[in-house]
Formats: sequence, C-alpha cells, structure tokens
Amino acid sequence: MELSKSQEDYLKIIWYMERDQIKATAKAVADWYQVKPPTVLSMFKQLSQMELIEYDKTKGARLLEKGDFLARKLIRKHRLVETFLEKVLKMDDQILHEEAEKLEHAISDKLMYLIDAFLGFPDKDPHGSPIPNWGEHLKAIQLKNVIIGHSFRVQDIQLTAELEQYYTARQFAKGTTWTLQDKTPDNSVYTLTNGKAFLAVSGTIVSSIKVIPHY
Amino acid sequence: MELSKSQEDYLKIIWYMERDQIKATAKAVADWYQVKPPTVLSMFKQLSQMELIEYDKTKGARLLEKGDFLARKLIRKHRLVETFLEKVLKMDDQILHEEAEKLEHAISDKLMYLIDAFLGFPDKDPHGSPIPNWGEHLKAIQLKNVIIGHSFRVQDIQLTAELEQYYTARQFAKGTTWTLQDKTPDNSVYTLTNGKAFLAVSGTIVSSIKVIPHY
DNA sequence: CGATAAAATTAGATTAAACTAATTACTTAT
DNA sequence: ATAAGTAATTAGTTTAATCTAATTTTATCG
Repeated sequence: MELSKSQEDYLKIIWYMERDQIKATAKAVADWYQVKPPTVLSMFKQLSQMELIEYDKTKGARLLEKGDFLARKLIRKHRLVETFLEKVLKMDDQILHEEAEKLEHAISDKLMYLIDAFLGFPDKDPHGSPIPNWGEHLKAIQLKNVIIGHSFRVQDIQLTAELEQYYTARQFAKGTTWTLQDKTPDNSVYTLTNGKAFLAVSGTIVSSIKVIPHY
Repeated sequence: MELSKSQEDYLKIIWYMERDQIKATAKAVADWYQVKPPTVLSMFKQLSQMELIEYDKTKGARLLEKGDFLARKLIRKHRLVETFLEKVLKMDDQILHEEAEKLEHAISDKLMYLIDAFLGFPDKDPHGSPIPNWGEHLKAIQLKNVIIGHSFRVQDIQLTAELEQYYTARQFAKGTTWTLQDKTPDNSVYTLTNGKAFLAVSGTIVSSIKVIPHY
C-alpha cells in the first residue's frame, strides 16, 4: 500500500525527533505538525497497525525498521529535490524548502534515482545536510520488513544447510537481487521475483534473511 | 484558495472533453475518471459554486473563464514536466505520463516557470502536443476572473474618461503589471498591488478591464 | 503526600471525496 | 405516445484526517 502524504509526514517528523533525541510524544508531534494531540494519537494507532512505528505513552513513538526505511527515503527525496532545484534550476532559496516539501510526496523511487544520477550522486544537500543513501544510511534489514513492490539485494542468509541449499538452487543467494512481489495477509508466504522466475519464501524464515533495499 | 488534486483533475477532464467536443455529462466524466455519477455531480456543484464551471443537465459542464485558465495551467504543467523528464532526465517513456500526472499537482507556478526557462520555452511536448502558453492559449481575461494571488498585465481598459484618468494617475494603465491581492466576499472591491503601491478597484468595473494573467 | 498543572486519552462531530440504493427524468424505438 | 432503457438526481453511508470537549493519567512542586 502507498502511504498518504500525512502518514509520510508523521514518519518524517518522528525520524527527525529521534535524530534530535526528542521524545516523540503526542503533544510534541502535535506542536511540530500544527495539529491537535488526538489527531496524532489516531495516526499513531494507524502507523502502529501497519508496523511502521511502536507507540508507548511514556516512551513516545519510535520508528520500526519499515518506518525508518520509509522516513529515510522521504528525507532522501526531499534533499535530492532541494539540491536539484537549487543547483540545476537555480531556484530561489526562500521557496526551496516549501517546494521540496510538496514534491517529496509526488516523486517516485525511479524519479528519485534519475535525479540522483543527474546530480552525480551527491552526498550532501545545499545546506550541507547528508543525503541518506546506500552505504551510509540504508543498512541491511530483515526480509520480513521489506515493503511490497520494493527490490533488494540479499546480504545474509542464516538457515539450516538443507534450506540454504534449497534456496541457493533457486538463485536466491547472497548478492542476488529480488523484488518482493506480494505476501499473504497472514505473512505466511512471501512471493519474490527476479524478473525471470518467481520464488515463494516461507514466512517462518523471513527474519533470518538480511537484505539491502534498493532505496 | 488552492484547489485540491481532485478539483484540478475534474477541470482538466472537462477541458479535454471540450477540446474533443465531447459533452461533459455526469456519466461521461464518471466513466473517464473512474468514479460514479453522484460523485461527479457533487463535484460539479462545488466547482459551479466556485465559478469555475457552469453545469446544465442537457449541455453538460462547461469551463468558465477562471476554470479554463486553471485547467490550461495544469495541462501546461503536465506537458512541461513530461518534456523535462524525458529530455533532461531521460526517463523511460512507459512511466512518463503517470509520473507527470502526479507531479503536475505538486508544482508551483514559479517552478513551472523555471522548468519552462530551463527547456528554452518549448512549444511542444515530447508527443508533439502543444504546451499551452502566453501567446497561444493564454488570452486576455476579465479582471473579474483573475484568481487571488495571481499577477497579470493590463491589456485593455474600457472606462469613462474620468475613471480612466483616475486609475492612470495611480499607475494602473495598459501594459502595467499587478497582482490581485484580495477581494471582498461580495466582490465589491478588488485589492491590487504592484509591489510598491496598493490600489483598490471597484467591483463595478472589473468586467471592463482585460488582463493577461502571468501563467 | 496531595493539589495543581500538563499530557494522554476517549467520544463524538466535521469535511472532502468517494460510494450504494432508490427515485426521477429523459430518450427512443416500436 | 408509451414502454424500456439510460442518465440524472437525491438521500444516506463510508473513510481519512482533522477538530472540540470531556475525562483520565501522569508529573511535579511546595
């Protein structure tokens, strides 16, 4: 499922708060996003449901692996767009941020990549903030936490020799690239494709497989 | 007021239907936009309220001056973005249209201008469709129909000599550029600014002044 | 410790954009 | 000109994201 603009915004705010070591309480987020606490609470509930965050009254909201990944991606888009608007289109600094704020939600992963390439894969935005990317920020995550439609490179597999052999025989091995095509509602089966073949992976082992998502 | 993505989409569809001489009935628009007729009806009501369209059961929906202006602007954004993605970022043709469809709603007028300039003010998009622009499509419209926040160049003033003199003395004359800052809820007074001074224009004459909007 | 302040939570309302189901109003072909 | 078939319209529902008002929890300070 695609996230809404709002959902993305909340993830982003929590990400920034974690970075700045501010507890992401309902109040704090409400103040930041200029809404009222009940609104934040209901969004927290939603995002928890989707396993993007974890919320606890006293600890505030914290990003789970999937939420962290999506927040990072959004921030990456923001900073790439900002860089692009400034460097290539010479946009005025005053309106830069606001413009990027709108665009970050409308930019596909493919377009993000094209902009990145056009800019020569920069690692800083015009303000000097790091642009989260592969090596620096996108760590390996569990296959369990990959989002439908995303592709990834297999980084590490911890299975019994028998199982490992089974999957290796089907080209699912360290270093190969796959896309998560679908999963069952109960997360018991993950369907992958590598463009040529399909592969079903049991939900019992998706925590034991580490992958690096492509963006 | 900013239009929502939906509102913009409906204007665009009506614009295309007018171009293709298809009557924009509730049914036809519903089929086009993949919604049900009651949804379209309620949107027609909304847009009529805002004086962007005119709806009549038998004649269907037709764009009024303001609606036509906004639809054109959206299409202009679409085609400029498409051109940009293809020519500059070398985006794949397959995803071009879909991508532009999302971006057109997220691009400010200023960014539209920057893209236009970067491309060297093209008049055709990659498919050969004309990119609506100044000379070709943006005709003079009545000051009455200018949208708050937009600037324009004064093209023609049809007033009594006395009034004309009054306004001319205040730098409001053919060829000058102004921005519509605000208007009263009853449309009795329009407030303009030229960056230096403010000028109040009576609602009784806003139909007699023709202007060319900046985008 | 207990009173007060602050934050969290719950309940219920609102708005925009969609829907379904039911009704009304046209068209049109026989 | 009338029955049958479309299209338009109305009424009422739904969902996401917001709100306000009321209540409950938690903190904090004297």
